[in-house]
Amino acid sequence: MRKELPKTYEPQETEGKIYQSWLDAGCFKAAPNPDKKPFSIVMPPPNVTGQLHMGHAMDCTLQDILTRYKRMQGYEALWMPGTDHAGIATQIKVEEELRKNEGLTRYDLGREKFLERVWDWKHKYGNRIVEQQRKLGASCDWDRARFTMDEGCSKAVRETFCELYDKGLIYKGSRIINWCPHCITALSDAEVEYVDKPGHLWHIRYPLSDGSGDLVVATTRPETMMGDTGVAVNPEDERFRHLVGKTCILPIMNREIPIVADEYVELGFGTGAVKMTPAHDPNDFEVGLRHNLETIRVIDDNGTINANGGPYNGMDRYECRKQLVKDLEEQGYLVKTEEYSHNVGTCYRCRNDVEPLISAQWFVKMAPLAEEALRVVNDGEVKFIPERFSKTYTNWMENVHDWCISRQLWWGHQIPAWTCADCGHITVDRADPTCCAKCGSANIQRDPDVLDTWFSSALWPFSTLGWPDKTPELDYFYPTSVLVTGYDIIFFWVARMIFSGCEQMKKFPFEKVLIHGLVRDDKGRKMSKSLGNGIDPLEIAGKYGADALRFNLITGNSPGNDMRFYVEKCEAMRNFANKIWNASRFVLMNLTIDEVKLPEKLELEDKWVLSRLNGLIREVTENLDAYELGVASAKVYDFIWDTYCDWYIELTKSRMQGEGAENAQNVLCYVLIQMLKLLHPFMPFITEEIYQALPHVPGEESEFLMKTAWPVYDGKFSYPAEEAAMEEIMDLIRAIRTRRAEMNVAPGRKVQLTVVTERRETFTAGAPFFQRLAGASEVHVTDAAPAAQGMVEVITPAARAFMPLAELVDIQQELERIAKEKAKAEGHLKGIEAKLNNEAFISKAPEHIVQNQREQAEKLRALIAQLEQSEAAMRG
RNA sequence: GGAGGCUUAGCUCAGCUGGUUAGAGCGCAUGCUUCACACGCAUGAGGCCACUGGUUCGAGUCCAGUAGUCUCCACCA
Repeated sequence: MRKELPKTYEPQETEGKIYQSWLDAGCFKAAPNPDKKPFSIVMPPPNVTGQLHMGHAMDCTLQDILTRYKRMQGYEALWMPGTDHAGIATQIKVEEELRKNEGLTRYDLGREKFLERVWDWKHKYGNRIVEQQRKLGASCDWDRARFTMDEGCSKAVRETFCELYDKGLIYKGSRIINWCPHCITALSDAEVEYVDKPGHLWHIRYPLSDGSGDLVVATTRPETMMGDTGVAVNPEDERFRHLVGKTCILPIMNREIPIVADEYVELGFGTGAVKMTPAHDPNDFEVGLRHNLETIRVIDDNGTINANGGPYNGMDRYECRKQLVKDLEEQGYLVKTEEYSHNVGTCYRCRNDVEPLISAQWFVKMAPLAEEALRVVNDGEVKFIPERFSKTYTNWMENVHDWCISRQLWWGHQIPAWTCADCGHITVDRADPTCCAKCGSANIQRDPDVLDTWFSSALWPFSTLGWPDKTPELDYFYPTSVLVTGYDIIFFWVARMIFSGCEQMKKFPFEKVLIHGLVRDDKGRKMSKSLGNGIDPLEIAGKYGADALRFNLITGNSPGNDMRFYVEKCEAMRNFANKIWNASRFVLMNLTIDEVKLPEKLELEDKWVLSRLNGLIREVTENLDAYELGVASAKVYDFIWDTYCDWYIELTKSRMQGEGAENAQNVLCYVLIQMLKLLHPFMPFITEEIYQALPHVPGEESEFLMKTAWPVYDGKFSYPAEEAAMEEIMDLIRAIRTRRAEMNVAPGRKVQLTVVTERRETFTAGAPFFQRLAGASEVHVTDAAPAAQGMVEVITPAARAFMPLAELVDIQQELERIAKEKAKAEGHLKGIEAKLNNEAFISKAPEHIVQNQREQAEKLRALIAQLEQSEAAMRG
């Protein structure tokens, strides 16, 4: 079982092998288990078109850490994986391929054939990202992997649609929606990104019908004016009051349109008169409803002007804008042109300008759903971490508009609604109908549109567990424990899962929402394809190891904050992995034991390290429970490198030969195993690899580290006195090292050491440490100071140490140094004494703080006393 | 217009419910082939914790304001 470890850790050699062994042993599987408490996470399903990027890697790592941690704590831990069909993204991808390879469009193939192609594509490439997640160590129950368009999810979508429709929460209506003329589909509000773009504000003269003058309107989108069916002014506006009720002539089109008064027009902005285009502007649409204005659509689905556009029929919308402005100018209608920067809505997929237009679409009525979705967050049933994101959520949910769910695509869940050609009734059903539910006519046609991709993602926490069927999984794992995702998809997904869960399951979908930030490049820019500044996580994992990548993405970050990605930091984390590797190598090289058992007789340094470990266990567990993963990992890092490697291993070296060797081995192994456990969620591969090479603790024998029990704080390992004693020894070692370095004593030069102290027992026990770690040859511990002549002296609160280095001693310099140290200590002491003499501090501060200050003062006084003795001795 | 973040060592960032002599990584300086590791060891330099005021026995931490910076939401033609 034990093996020789190479000198440098090679992640490439071990990660794949270890992962496969976990898979083979079924370590990731989870199933309802009445003897255990459930813990569940559903993975945000990545797009099947997706390539793993740093954001995924971080998201994945966070979830894996939580899952592995809980699994080790004895929970039945399910991490549910899956992928998303990603309507627009996937369809566009396949269409592009089709065009490039065969010169065909989807219409050439027809719906059915085209969908076959998409499925082919999905089967071929859709699992790529899953493979990539595995490389990072994701401990998902892959056998349960789901796809948003698989049979079960489709059933859930159909059920939800029908239920909501029956309740009147889904309706079809003609509204102003966001339309992408490039993707040729409707979009939801969340799918529109507003970008500040430079533009113009054109002032156009609309003559009054009675010839008594004209009105000047200002617009940024003149190409919609053929659809104008009115001009609005503010009812309070004195300048126009007399015109309300009259009509004016729409230039170019020579159509007579009414002048109406409406509060919507803001006083003091623009010209005070606004052209009304109800078919192409949401506000105008509302005004139109109030004043019975006609709705004339002039822009077609593909962004060209339609027959209602008169002379511009067939022109592209921006072509038309140019021509129209020219025409207006020539005909004397253009009053002026201003430079004007404004926010333009763009499609979040293709970045083209979105065209607001009136269209018949399906909507989810949000107001009734938002109510419960707000309540569960406001009442704290669903908690955001960090808490501030609940405000982002509630702000959005309070102002949410109805959700446009129909998309003019083919790839997706087709809407289960059939319209009767004879009576116009819409039949919505769980099973495909053959005739109209109202008039019985067989002349019915299915709505060609599909649902927004997020409609199916919204059901993910319960559709993946088997809903709408009543399954044991659903019963056991729902609601899930925590959802992990970036702040950028709170609206798209988190919000919609919450109201969907509340509505369909009558129970929120998760208790906690752990929000993380974006991974940016080293200059703080968003990683993006167009900038070409993306860093491939797999490349990094290949070079430095998945463990190093994971550790980099977690350590020293706080939830919700963006981070910058530095390759150098990966290197540092790789070095850390190597450090553990070599520490383990050291332990293994000296090993003569077959199983690990803590000895009866513990040495001072053993108690010190066990006590420190015990504290670490408590802290790390607390941090993980509070989702402070970055703090937790940093503490494990410090303990392993500093406490264990730099100190404990060095301390044990003096007894690695001879009598105490076996005891030392046992403690070394014991602490190492505990550390590996604590580190395992963060660095699963290397910890597993090392664990399998080590002897184990009897009774806790497990083939896999990932299946061992998470360490628990244990009071019997609390040794405060030994911790303090050991710290005193370490203090003196550090002080001697510093003096030697200052005085340029060659590292190889061993020097006699006399330690003068009241704690003779402690420092006698520490003698071998001074020899090994402080360059001491012989060590004498005494309570009587030797003659100071010819001695270099080192002073700590607990001891004075003398080294015969006569040639390096300059009395004058020594006196100065002592005076300086004394002044510093006195200054510090003065501050503490001021506190301790403050009545208010003594009476109001908690006891342990006061006690702590007293101890510090004591320590400083001791130090000052030592310094004074030394000074006196030196003066003769 | 509304909401929220950030400002701590040369750089990038931690610092939980107020109590440390304010930390880490990288970088920098000096010295070390010490029998686990140079992907290493030891030692060191480097901080009015943006500014102003308040609460408190006590503020990097809480509150208010100021400045700089970033983000999200809404959106006026």
